[in-house]
Amino acid sequence: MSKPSIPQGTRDFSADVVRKRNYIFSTIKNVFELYSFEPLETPAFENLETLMGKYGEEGDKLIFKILNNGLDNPDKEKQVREDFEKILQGKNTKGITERALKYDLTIPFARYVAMNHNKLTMPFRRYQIQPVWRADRPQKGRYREFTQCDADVVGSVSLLNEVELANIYHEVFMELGMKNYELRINSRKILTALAELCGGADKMIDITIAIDKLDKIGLEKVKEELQQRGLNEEQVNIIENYLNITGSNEQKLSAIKSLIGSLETGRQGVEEVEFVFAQTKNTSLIIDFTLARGLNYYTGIIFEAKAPQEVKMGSIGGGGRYDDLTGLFGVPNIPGVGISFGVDRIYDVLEELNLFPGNLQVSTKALFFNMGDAESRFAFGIMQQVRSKGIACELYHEAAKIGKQFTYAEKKNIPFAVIIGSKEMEEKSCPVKNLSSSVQEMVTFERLADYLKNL
RNA sequence: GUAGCCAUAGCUCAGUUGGUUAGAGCAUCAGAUUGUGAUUCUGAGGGUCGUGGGUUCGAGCCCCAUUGGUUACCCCA
Repeated sequence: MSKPSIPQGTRDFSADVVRKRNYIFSTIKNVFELYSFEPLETPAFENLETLMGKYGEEGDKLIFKILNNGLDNPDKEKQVREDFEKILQGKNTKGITERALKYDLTIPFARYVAMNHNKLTMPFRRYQIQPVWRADRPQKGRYREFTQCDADVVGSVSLLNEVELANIYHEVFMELGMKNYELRINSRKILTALAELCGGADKMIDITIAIDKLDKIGLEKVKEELQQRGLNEEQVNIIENYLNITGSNEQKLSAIKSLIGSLETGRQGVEEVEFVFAQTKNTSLIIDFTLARGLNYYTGIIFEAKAPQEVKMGSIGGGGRYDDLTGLFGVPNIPGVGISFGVDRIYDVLEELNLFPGNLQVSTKALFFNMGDAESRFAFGIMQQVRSKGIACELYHEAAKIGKQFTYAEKKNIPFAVIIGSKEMEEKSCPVKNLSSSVQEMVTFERLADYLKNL
């Protein structure tokens, strides 16, 4: 038997990590609830066809597929072999795999809305906090199992939704103490207009993939990549002008108007960005026309939340508007907009910047020392009374040396020791010792619960 | 999918041009101290050097393969 292990890109979370993660979850959840979103949970796995083709070509490759059961059934051998041939040719077939782990929360949500749209009160605002899986090669800030926190509004075209979502980002990151986070915003329509301006609407994806890398590889390399992707010199020049738009948000807006304002799509896109920007002066929104985002279902405003620059984590959240996501599931004309928080990356950032509050690790308030058989039986009774008042405590499991019990309490971060031996049983009071200050006080059994509660 | 780096005690790591019985710190356990810990002192346990093969009189060290981890590319939270 080899050493036990867990699959690459997955993690066990020990108590202190779980507590820190829960702190992030509850911060996000509280803000979602405050903005009147309702919870939803969907299955860990979906029918493969629900997910395939929704995330672009690369995305499809990263979907974790689940092997069908019963493939070893001798009666089906011929069919299974034929189906496997299709797999070898890069095709999917229900004969081998028909279910897959979910890749994000947006598409399962769209599927849910498509199935239930006539029961839902529109606009429908839902939030969802669940793990997702990607068959990606793990590296810094990238896991194969990670948790997303999504909030989406469907059934409304109002840009007020975008404004609210931007505020949610701001509120969450402020509460987490991540003051220097960045929220970047753009509109897919502006990118579409740029492609039109270049005379190749079909080149939209090539253009966006290339310009999205601007801050990473620089202007020259972007131009090279554009040429490799088949754009001619004139087209590259147009894009260069576009990428050279810099300055304050206001300056960028006026520059983009003169460049693509003549096109209808461009004008719409600029208006959207301008509206959201005007309504979110309280947040630190950055207009960034190079922001593209990979998921190809976005049609309007797109968001990307980035970690403070000093941590080199990149994207810690993203989202945007999609006009017709449920159309993929046969229910057209339900527009929506949503955002996502990447908890695992946020965790890494908070850890690196030392932003977790210090009081997350205290759960058990007192350790009752075990001073012998009869003594511990008695102490157990006292402890139960204390517990019934809602105070978490623990009785040491055996009559060990007192020093050992102190060490145990210290390691488990238990702040107080309660010592009940034969003397205390007679006197009906016991010492309560503060382990960090070494200060100790005699407290009657009657007052014990209240005393601990007020510490 | 492509490429680089790494793998020695529970953890972090030393380990010389290939040379006898592979070390340290921390952690653990026991004792000094049987009702008051964190400092100190003493002692103990703990290793198939990731795995398999090869070169050599001799391999933790060199070579090949393999597995796992990690970082980067692609893509993404």
